[in-house]
Amino acid sequence: MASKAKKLIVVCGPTAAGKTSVAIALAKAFRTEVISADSRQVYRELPIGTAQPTAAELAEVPHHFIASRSIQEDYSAGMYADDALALLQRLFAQHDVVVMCGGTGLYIKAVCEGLDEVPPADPAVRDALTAQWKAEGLEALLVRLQALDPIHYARMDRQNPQRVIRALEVCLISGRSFSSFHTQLPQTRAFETIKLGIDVPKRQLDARIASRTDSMMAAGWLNEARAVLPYRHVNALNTVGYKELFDHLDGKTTLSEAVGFIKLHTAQFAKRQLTWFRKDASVKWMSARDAANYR
RNA sequence: GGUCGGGUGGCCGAGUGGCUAGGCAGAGGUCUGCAAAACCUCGUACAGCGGUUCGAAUCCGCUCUCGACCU
Repeated sequence: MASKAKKLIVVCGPTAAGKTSVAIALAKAFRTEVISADSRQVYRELPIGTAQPTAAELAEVPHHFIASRSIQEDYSAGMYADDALALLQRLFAQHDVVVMCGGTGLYIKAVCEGLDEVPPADPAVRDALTAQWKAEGLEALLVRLQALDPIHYARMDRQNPQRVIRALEVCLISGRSFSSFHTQLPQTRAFETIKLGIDVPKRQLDARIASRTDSMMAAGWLNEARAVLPYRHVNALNTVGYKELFDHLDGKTTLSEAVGFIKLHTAQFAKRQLTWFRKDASVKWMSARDAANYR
């Protein structure tokens, strides 16, 4: 494939690896902008807890999809892909290079490789299915799914409620099987993608996570969590850190216990991110030391 | 010195003779609209040494060790 004139440089890797500063340095070098691919930094109510770029960092280079939504809105990979692709089209009209920065693997995949044209979630249908799941158990949903989409039923992870519900949801709102939407055809993009992963040794990453967590607490994270407590059941707050802080506000844990759990759960999250990015053969890895040279 | 009660996998913790609790941590992994989410796989440990028994983490003895109390 001939290389394309427009390039999207994706800076990815686990949380706390130092993606933000690398992305900013790259954007400055190419006199371009940064678009975030982070499913939680999009929420404006969560600047501290999601480690959004600071005001100073945001002032260095234009950023997109940072604090652009409210936790009260539903947001998803599909919506993000639509938003990002539309924005990219505009940005590439003015720049040859655009920098994407984020740790949400699915969001990056949705933009770079694309998702099939599957109907988006319908809250009413999803709520009904969720209710049935809770009332009758997963088995009841599996029976329905097996009837509506035996192909997907046979190959999917049948123990994962979220996946079962989504598959069934698509069948119900489209009148077609979920698997019939899966074309397997790669989507074409008008730009070339270059993925850079930042690799930090586990021990070092855990240490960075711990100290960053302490900084976030010092910056007023607990107050941020308290302010958002009334919305604790929205998906945006099913997020590492807030759950632990809510437990503390409920009196279930001491503050230091909560902070300890946050560090632990953040490290576990980082590991899952690594699992995702490691299997992506198109990622070119750079060490934290190399990354530091970008600053 | 004596009496009593404990010693179970990295941690917590069930289990009083046979049918490998469980949880947490850790490791690996899955992934087409909830993805900082959701889910999957992986651990035969019972302080030590003897003994009883077809069979012991479970019973007996001794040793070590922790704790409480007594002198």
